[in-house]
Amino acid sequence: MLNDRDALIEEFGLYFEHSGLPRILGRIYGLLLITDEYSLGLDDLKTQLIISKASASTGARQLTTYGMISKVSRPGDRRDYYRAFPDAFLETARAGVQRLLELRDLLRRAVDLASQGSATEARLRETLRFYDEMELWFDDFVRRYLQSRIAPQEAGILKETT
Amino acid sequence: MLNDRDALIEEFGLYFEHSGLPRILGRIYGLLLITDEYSLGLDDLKTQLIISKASASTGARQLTTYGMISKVSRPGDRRDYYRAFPDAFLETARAGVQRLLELRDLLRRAVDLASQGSATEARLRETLRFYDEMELWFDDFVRRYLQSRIAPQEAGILKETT
DNA sequence: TAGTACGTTCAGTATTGACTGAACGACGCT
DNA sequence: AGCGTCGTTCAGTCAATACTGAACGTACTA
Repeated sequence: MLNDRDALIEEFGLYFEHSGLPRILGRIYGLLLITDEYSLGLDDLKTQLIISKASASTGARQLTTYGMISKVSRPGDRRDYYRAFPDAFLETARAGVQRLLELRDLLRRAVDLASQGSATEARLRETLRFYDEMELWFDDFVRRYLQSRIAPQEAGILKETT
Repeated sequence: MLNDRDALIEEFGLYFEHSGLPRILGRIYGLLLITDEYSLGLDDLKTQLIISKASASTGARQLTTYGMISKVSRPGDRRDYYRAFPDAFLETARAGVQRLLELRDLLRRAVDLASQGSATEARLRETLRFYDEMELWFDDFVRRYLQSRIAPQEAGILKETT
């Protein structure tokens, strides 16, 4: 049987897989997230996750390009270390919204194709409005969240005055 | 070369694929979205998208469970028809947020595993707060959006008074 | 200049899963 | 009851890709 730690790492893997990403990326991300170490090297990933060094290398690089982890270095050590990016969740949410907005571009083209004045056109336009509003609200949310993190004690005030 | 309509449908397929879903689901959804017909039957999907009837059947059902399209019926006709669900975009966004909240559950377990008072624990707790705030924000957004759609003329007033 | 310790790349494999064709079951009509 | 028209199911195939092992390039050290 797996201990709680390893079981949780596996579930991160499954979660990623369910999101259409390689399972191994979820395991790497999960490990980096829950480790007490400040950062881990490729060999740490290799041994703790029982994966090949090649997978550790490519996986870490991939997660880095996704903005979910970041490469860090240590003085007097030429090895690469990786660390769960503190704002990874924010980046993840941002990426999710961004993908929805790509869908909006497709909808724009759909509107152009729709017959003028048709019910379809009206429906698509309403959908476009939804995305536009969502974009505004999300930007607003991120802005407020970052403010509340920088100055938590003023968060309540900001919420009421803006 | 493909005409604009078919090209757009293919791009819906690619978009879905990029989101980790079967390409064929994107094509079905795209077609239902841009068609001028009120709804389309399985045979319409089959012939217009050049796919098997089995794929049309399973694909339509899958999209239905995702809440992106809905099955409709016509009087005097025992065939099934499908229609792009008007609130599909809302459902899509909701599903996306929901998946992020599943991730929050994993984070909760990670917090339990983290050493008390460690930097890791503090970081994870901050991440949890982000998700909590996002949940509130999204609920609020959906509520306001639905209000503005029901009574568009009052939207501006509502935004200022609430 | 060897030798060592890295990370990366790439061909090969093994697995997953999307999609199909064919058989099946359900339903309504005559 | 018999027949035609539906939608669904399921085994099988095919393509995509995650993952690995081994070879490679690079940089530091003695």
